Amino acid sequence: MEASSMADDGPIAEAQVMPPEPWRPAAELPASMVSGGSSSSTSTGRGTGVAKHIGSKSLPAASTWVGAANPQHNISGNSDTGHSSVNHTASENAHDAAPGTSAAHSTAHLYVFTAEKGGMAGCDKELQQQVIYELSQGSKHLQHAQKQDAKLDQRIQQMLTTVQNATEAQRITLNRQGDAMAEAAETRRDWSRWCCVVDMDMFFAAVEIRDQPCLAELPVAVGGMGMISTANYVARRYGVRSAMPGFIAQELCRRQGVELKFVRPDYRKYQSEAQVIREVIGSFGPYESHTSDEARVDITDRVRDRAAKRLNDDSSSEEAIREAEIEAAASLVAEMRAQIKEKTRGLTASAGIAPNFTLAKMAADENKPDGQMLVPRTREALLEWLGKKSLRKLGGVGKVTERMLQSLGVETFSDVWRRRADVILAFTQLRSEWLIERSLGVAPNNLDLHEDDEGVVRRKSISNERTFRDQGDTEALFQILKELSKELSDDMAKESLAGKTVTVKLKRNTFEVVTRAQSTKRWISSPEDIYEVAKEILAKECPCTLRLLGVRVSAFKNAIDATGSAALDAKQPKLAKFFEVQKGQEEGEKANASMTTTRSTTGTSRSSSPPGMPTPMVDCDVDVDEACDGKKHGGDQGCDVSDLGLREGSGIAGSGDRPGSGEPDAAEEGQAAEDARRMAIAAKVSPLSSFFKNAQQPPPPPAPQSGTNTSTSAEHQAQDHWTIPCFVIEEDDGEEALPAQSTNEVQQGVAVSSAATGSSGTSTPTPALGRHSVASQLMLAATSTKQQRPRSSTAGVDASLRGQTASLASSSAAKAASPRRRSRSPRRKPTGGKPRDIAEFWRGATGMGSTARTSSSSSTSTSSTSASAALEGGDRRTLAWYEPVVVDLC
DNA sequence: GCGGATCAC
DNA sequence: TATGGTGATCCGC
Ligand SMILES: Nc1ccn([C@H]2C[C@H](O)[C@@H](COP(=O)(O)OP(=O)(O)OP(=O)(O)O)O2)c(=O)n1
Ligand SMILES: [Mg+2]
Repeated sequence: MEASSMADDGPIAEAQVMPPEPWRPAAELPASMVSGGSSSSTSTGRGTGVAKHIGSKSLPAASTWVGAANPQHNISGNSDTGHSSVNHTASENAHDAAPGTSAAHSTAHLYVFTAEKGGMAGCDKELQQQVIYELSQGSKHLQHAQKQDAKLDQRIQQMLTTVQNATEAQRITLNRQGDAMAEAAETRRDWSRWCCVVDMDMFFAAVEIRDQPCLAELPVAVGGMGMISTANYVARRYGVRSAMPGFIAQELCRRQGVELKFVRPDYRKYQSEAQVIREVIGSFGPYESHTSDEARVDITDRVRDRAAKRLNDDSSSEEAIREAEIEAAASLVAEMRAQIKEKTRGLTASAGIAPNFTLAKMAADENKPDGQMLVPRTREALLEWLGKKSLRKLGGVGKVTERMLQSLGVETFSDVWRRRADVILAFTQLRSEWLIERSLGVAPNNLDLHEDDEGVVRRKSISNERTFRDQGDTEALFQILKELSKELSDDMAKESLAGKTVTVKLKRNTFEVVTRAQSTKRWISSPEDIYEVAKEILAKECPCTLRLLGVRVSAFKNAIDATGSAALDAKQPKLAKFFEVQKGQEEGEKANASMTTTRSTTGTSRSSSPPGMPTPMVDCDVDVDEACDGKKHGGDQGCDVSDLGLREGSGIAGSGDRPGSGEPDAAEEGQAAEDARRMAIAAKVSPLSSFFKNAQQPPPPPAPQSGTNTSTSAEHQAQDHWTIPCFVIEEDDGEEALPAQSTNEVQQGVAVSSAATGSSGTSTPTPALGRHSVASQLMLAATSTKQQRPRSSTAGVDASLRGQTASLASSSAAKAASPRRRSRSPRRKPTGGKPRDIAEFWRGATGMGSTARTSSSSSTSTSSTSASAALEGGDRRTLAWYEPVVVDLC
């Protein structure tokens, strides 16, 4: 709570540092940042920025009234909803949820479904809280949720402490760093593409209702008493949400005088509908579909064609062209949705059109039931629209991240830049950069279309887990484990998978989740081999009473390289064999890819998802039947690394300089020199480079991370320059620690990461919050500057909390490439069991579109490192210092 | 490489 | 009575 107060009027004199000013009217910004066209140099288009919603069911009209003057280019299918736009008191959550109902209020926030992206507008929150409270009272689940929540609170408190300890001088530097990040993001802004995200409305429920029309007007939930997958809009009015336990939803409805109808899910049905939908979408351009109810399509070509025909004039002004393209895009998408509805016999879809997929996804949710929206095509209008939105709407920002940001006083997109210093202090560098970039509306605009590489494994893991009634009998548990292993092996066989790592997941009756992994030297795939390893793992945990068991296999043979290159084994069997032998001699494994790795790629983009988040994998083609769908969207990404540049120079004086444009030359050169120097230092310092398996990936260093604790001596008065030390972490005994990471840990000072790696395709994850944020690094650096060089800093706390989830996807490219393979493997089998169906369902979707388009951006390289400094954690390592970098503050 | 955490659908 | 399943990334060891 106090954090916010402190954040409120930041101690920092924002006036002093005012570089980019991302949220300032376009007119005051360099043209390069404003204009749209990729090639154009342009003017600040004025009326073109209007958001275009196409609303309404009247399809024909849509393309018609897309008049330039008419801001209504968007379609809104839902008539009643007062909609967000009107009153932005959006931040209605947290705050207004006054503790009206005493105790009840203290439990609702523990659940995901109460903090959904969609929000609970229009619902009786009090009642919902009351019901949740009453029905959860005394349950093991609630106890666990509260425990987790306490941990989160502690984590946030610690974060706030760190933020509060920052000095003004440090904040000035941090703001500058944030400005640099924003500048880098502007560099990647690209208006050349027309990205579209199509998302079916209440998908599962829509399919069920279509097949059972009598349910249309009733509150319907797909799922069971235990868990609900989704609900129709009628039920949502009563507060029913995805991931909500069925019995709670039922009670919720009952108390409001209605009866909730439950429908069991039929995954195969949804799967086949998804195929129909993909076919329609595929006719509008290359696409990628990670989940059965959502797809990303690049309609650029179609948009340009249509716009050109309408203009029918070679010399149209840029503004006229843009306007024509806007109309073309809106009408095309309206047609696409109409076709989907027709082919699926009534299922409606919502869509978003934007210069990148992240924004398109948000736009798709904007006019949700049966509507669409086109986000403004000028920077100014775009930011005006985006700035007011809650960050929770950004894919990758979930319940936890939202809370952390909230505690910093950051709730909307525009808040990010305003409080960039706090953001950088609280999150890791990767995450901070991601956040800042997204807050400006910049994100990847390319699809990850892949050829249907035969024999190359794209997925990183495959698993099978099941929840059951509390079971404390060891024999029974082993029996379950055996079944899971067998089923998993069968699933693996379908894709010819073999892996080296087996992970057992277990959830105790207290809901506490634990995972234990063990790697083998050989690739394994048989039920016996998997079970043998799993059994050994579970044995160490017994006796115990569990409610869930799961088995996962990863570190696959023929896994695709992080950079996208196919695995050696698959492409060059003989050579692979040779290495296999060599390898065998030295050590067990060195598995491949699995780790992290940043995938650099081309361009601009980075991932659309936040670091740490899911990235879809594009997988395969439809035909093979396999393909999984995963979840999240993705983008691509590459995490990239940061560049370290200390580019402070220009900015400081601040004056009129602004962002983006800056003089590239000088800056760039200096940067290059800087990088080179750092590289040299890094090389010298970290001899060992392979501790972790992927230690030595040539290109970009992996992600940065840990650090030392910041003992920070809070004080430190302003000064005219900063001396930022470069260091390498060492173990207590003087030995170099974690070689692989050492490289990354070589510190730099104010780093701005630059570019990035973008990758081609899929999405990327979001970094989690960091405990070891850039801030800490900076603080550490600052502290040491004072000469004290903490020889060893201990740190503090512990706990870490982070994680993520994701999924797979499918795209369109392959289809064209490899026509027929479909027949070769029969689409899924008839099985009908229950739980297993889900696995089949998720693994099965996918589709790709047509030709692959390589994204156009150029990629930057990046080198960098970032630093470290742990805020917490009992890190007992110490630092070795190298020549410091001096930054003039002016 | 391991384990916990977060997110998405 | 009763709170899912699959997959991925990040971070810090
Ligand atoms: N926690 C979740 C979330 C979703 N789903 C399933 C059911 C949904 O129908 C489908 C698509 O998810 P969406 O988030 O797109 O939700 P809906 O399509 O149901 O509704 P909306 O109209 O908001 O898109 O995925 C699920 O099983 N479990
Ligand atoms: Mg949907």
